[in-house]
Amino acid sequence: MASEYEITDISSDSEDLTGIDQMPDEELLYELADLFKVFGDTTRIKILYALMDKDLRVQDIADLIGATQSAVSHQLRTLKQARLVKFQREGKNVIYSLSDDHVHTMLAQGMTHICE
Amino acid sequence: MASEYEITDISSDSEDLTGIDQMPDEELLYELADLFKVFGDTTRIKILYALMDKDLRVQDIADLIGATQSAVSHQLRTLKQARLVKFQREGKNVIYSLSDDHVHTMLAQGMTHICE
DNA sequence: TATACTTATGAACAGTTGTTCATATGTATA
DNA sequence: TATACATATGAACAACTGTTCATAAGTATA
Repeated sequence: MASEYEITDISSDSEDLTGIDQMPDEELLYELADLFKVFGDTTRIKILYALMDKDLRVQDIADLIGATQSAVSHQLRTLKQARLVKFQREGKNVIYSLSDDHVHTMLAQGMTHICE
Repeated sequence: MASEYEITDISSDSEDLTGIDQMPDEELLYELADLFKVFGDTTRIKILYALMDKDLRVQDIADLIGATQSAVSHQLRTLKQARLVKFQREGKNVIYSLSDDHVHTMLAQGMTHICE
């Protein structure tokens, strides 16, 4: 935590800026941004919220959130790739569900920030 | 939590889908998506990580993450609007810092998901 | 005030993203 | 096998996003 700032010598151009070793791998940061990107779309957020209540078929999700089957299917693909949802075939239907409790936690954390 | 799926009558098209009352306000979901969108860019993620270590001037951030002053300034604007960073003028410089511990928590949660 | 330094901003452009439409794939049943 | 139902996918298009470039705005000092 560094909430107050010291006047000292920050404007010196010979500042060493050694905080750089705190920075995670470039690769990891890309993955992190990509994960957040997945949460950064209303349709996908709605899908995740719908699945928090119960597992659902694709068409049911579409009906619930008011989107086309195609749009939902495309977005489920993205959510699958990010390992946020999993699925299971049941006859003609494909049932989607949340991957794990991480999704709940992420969404809750985001909500907290917004609502505080 | 609903990790197993019952065969019963999910395929019935008269399913009531009452889970809909679980869904937060449309408006709130937009805000949530917008928040995640802010985390969904590598440059902004790098800026946040840089600021986790210590408060920094704009140009220092730019040097640390290898971006232009302009790009950083533009992105800081976005971060400000999302209330993820705050700033303080010190003479010619503007010192940026993280708004609160929420940022740490969000990033940590994301990292956990990726690395698990 | 003139100059140098630091940050912010607008316009333009390229790259990305999400939706729609059409259609393919997969499954169950008559 | 033919039909109907459910889901997935590719192409095209519009909208959005992040960077760059040029420059404006703010501040300190000679």
